[in-house]
Amino acid sequence: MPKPSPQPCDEPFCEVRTIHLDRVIRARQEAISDPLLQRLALTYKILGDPTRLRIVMALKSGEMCVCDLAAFVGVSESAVSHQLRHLRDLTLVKHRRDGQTLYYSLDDEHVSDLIKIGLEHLLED
Amino acid sequence: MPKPSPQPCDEPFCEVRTIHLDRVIRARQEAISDPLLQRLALTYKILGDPTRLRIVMALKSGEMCVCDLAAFVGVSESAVSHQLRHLRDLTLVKHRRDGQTLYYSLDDEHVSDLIKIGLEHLLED
DNA sequence: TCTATATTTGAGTATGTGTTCATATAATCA
DNA sequence: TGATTATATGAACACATACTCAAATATAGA
Repeated sequence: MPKPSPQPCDEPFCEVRTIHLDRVIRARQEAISDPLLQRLALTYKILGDPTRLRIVMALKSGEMCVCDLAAFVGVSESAVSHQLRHLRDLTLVKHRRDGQTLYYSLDDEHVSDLIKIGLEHLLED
Repeated sequence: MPKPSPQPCDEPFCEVRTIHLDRVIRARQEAISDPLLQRLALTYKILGDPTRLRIVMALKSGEMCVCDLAAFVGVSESAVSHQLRHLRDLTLVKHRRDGQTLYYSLDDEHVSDLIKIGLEHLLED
């Protein structure tokens, strides 16, 4: 009998021992959908890279173009561009074009809030 | 002349082109310290794994032991234990012992807040 | 159209990471 | 003490990922 695959199980016992079945059931009832959880995890993962987080922190003080971000973060413009694509995919940043230059900025205030709460957590220990 | 290493630079021009030096300087002034940024990124990275995020979501509904979490998440108890160590290292969860059983719970309300804001960001698009 | 500038993209590579499996530790009970 | 239960830990492996480099778009100006 193989171990359960790494997915949230919906069988009552899931073929593993369970001390407090009631707690497992309650957690299961309050759980969000799997696609939503996947997307939420992806959001944190994208913010979890120092280079990308520096980019986001920089954009908190206003819009910037790619070469400005590269100068601020200290990596190549190519590397910044690669990371901006991830941030765009998760709609954490948006951009506007002015001539040849693309100006990036934070997509909405939730992103700033996310940073704020994260910092509060770190500073209150 | 080699490219700058992937660190935030504090030279005025950083050996890369810069269109808006004023913006780079302003972002630099408002930047948090590097160790703090590293730790903040680590916090998001830890929440950025689906297994760990499921564990955190489960603990929002109350404390649980390792085997309960394994049953809920759908992975081995060893895998849960490995991930709990990461969550402990970042003081995102705490635990109390009752006999042979360890009961894990969220460390403080900031963790829940972080999840709440993240979900809001996803649901308002 | 030709050149220059700003940014993006794809391949390649080196490093990081989540799981499994086996083993170790810690606590309880006979 | 010895056996059992609950959890932790270390090594190994398969997979993911962030950077570099080279090449491709896209826009502006001559």
